[in-house]
Amino acid sequence: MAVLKYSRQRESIKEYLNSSCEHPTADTVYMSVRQEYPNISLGTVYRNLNLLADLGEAIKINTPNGGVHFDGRIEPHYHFYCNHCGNVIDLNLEELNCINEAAGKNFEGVIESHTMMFYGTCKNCLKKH
Amino acid sequence: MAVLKYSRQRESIKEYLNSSCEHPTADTVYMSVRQEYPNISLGTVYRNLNLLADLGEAIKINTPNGGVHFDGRIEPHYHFYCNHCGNVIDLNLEELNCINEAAGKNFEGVIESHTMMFYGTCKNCLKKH
DNA sequence: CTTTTTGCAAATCGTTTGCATGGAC
DNA sequence: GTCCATGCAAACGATTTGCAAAAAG
Repeated sequence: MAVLKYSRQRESIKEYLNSSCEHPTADTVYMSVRQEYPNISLGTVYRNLNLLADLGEAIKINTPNGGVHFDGRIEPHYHFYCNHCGNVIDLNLEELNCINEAAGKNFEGVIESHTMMFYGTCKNCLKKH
Repeated sequence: MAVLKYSRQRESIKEYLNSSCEHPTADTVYMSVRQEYPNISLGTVYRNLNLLADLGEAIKINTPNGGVHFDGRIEPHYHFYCNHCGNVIDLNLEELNCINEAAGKNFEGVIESHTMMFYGTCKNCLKKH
């Protein structure tokens, strides 16, 4: 890969990702960063989000409806997906590495990591019933 | 939802999904069912796979590269995704429902289920190194 | 005869890419 | 001056949809 050069757009994307506790989609990031850089293009947002994910400075989260969310919090943690509103919420469960070992017992391959996604109804959607 | 009518195409898709131990993509299903019904269209395959998933007779699996795989095995189980070849493999780990409870402890919402995806190198890809 | 399903093709949606221009170094 | 990043618009691939014809009930 080529040598990385500074760009204000990338910096702004990074900053938004780190400051926000949401798990924005590319489009949400676009909307937000556009307030600071009105000319930024969606392509640039995608390029940078993917770059950050490749560098390990962000995480891609696939949701069951096919949408992709991004997370600036890179230390391993789990997510909750609300079946009603589609939001992604952090779950404060310490990583259960023992799960990798348990899963690998009868498995002829190498397990390096795992992700877990929980489903249900979030706090807000509970109220609306 | 309207009343369901029989269709040979849907039956064939179901049968393929249940007999195969792969986790095919819509396109793989299409390729296979086309041998029996050469005129079947990809749209019909998608319609039926989604219908089966809605009825709970199949499961949709999202992989990190954005691809969607289908699984005819509906009893809860976990999956392994090979980072090298992209195949999805079943993991014979009994479902850890205690995980749902553990995760729900400090969480103000309702957790109904969870999925887990393991990542690493599969048996076949291990050989090729 | 009515309702569902199909095949086909066009439409859609999120994402990626090619290219000329602008900015970093 | 060189190389990387951007904005824009076009291209892309997977999936969905509208519609008229075929099949099921």
